[in-house]
Amino acid sequence: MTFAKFKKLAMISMEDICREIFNENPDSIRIKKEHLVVKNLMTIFNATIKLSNAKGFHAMSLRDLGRESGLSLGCLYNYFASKEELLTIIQDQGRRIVARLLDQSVDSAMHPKDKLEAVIRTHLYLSEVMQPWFFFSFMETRYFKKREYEKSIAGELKTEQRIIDILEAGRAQQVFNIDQPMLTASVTKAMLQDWYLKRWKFRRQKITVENYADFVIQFVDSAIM
Amino acid sequence: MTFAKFKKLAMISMEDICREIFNENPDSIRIKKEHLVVKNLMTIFNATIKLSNAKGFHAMSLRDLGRESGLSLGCLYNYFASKEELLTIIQDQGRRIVARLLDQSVDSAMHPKDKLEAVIRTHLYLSEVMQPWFFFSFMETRYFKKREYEKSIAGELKTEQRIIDILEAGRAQQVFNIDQPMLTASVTKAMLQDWYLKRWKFRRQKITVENYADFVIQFVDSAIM
DNA sequence: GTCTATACAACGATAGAC
DNA sequence: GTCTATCGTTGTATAGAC
Repeated sequence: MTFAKFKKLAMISMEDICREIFNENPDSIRIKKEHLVVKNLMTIFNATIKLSNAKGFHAMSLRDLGRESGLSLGCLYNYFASKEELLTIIQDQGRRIVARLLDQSVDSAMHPKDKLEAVIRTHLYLSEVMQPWFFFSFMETRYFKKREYEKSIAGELKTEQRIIDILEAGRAQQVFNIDQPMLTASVTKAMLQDWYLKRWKFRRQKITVENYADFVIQFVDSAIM
Repeated sequence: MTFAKFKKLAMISMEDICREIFNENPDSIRIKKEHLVVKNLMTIFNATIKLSNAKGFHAMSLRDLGRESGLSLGCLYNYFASKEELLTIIQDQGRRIVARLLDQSVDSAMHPKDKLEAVIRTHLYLSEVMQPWFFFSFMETRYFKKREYEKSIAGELKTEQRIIDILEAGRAQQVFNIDQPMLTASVTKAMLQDWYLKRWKFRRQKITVENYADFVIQFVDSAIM
């Protein structure tokens, strides 16, 4: 799939999931009109991630958030019960869309080499479309309270396990030549992470997400074939 | 070099650099007895990094730091002029020791393949000995004010340039087969970073720093030879 | 050198007017 | 539904006792 096509798919998923959140949290969200909630929630999420990525979630005050989102401090509290909970729903939304799109992509390929390419390419495209969320998630996870922390780590390990499974299947079919599938998956994931962690570097060097995807796929292939 | 031997070397450098900091900052450090300053500075640095890595530098209050280091809030201000400055001297100390030990190691190898192995192994050993500092530096850099931010980025690019130079020299001597030295260096660095960013994962899998170094060296070699 | 006490600003959260 | 006003708490930093 090209990146352009992927982008449209992801955007639709985001609004959908915002609507799901509204329906699942009738206790915290005190506003009743759906169109208003979806619109303001999207604004609040984007503003939160923007400010958090600039100064950190903890350092972002709700007064800052009010200014950035155009809502008053008091009004914000109609959309979430506490600053802590705001974080939880942002994390839930992001994890849900990542899992959904990654599953779709990997399942559509059959052979290990294609599956490996699919997981690498899709993860990179995902982290390009949702770079602010990926960055936010990576940087803030360590501050999460136990429950939220564990969900975040579990999501990460699940992604890694997906790669391990593909590598082991490929080894069993004698497509890949690998001694240590876990470490191989680990360094592959490190390369994927670098795309959203060091975006300034790749921008500066004018590397597109498609360039980078091609390179990583070729690099991993030459190491394990 | 084995990790055990490397560790001793690094420890000596740390105290040395603490002494250098004392001599270079007579304005901020109001205490005059060297042995006291070196002792308390080391305590303050370690406590700062420990607390910051747990809750973030910004969220760490100086009351917390006083409790952790065993000094009163007022007393801390005899060792640095502001919280901001505390961060600066910690960064300076870390960067200095990294640059010193990395230079030593890379310069002692002659052939590109040995140099590549040296930079990978030394960086991993360094980030094992100084894991808290590396983690701190990676996580906090984005909050630094302009001057400090630029120094941090420059240090990072310098490390990456070291790898690029080795790869290009190896390509010129037809030892390595590489299309894109910059991207190759970039993903190599991503693998090095993962060692100090995801330590919990490697601990859980009982991977030692020597295991990981051997693996990364072999993985990169198979991709570029 | 190290302590306690305190000044002043900014935080998350809530109540009640509009 | 959104606003302003305000509560109690906690932050950095300093002054002056010991």
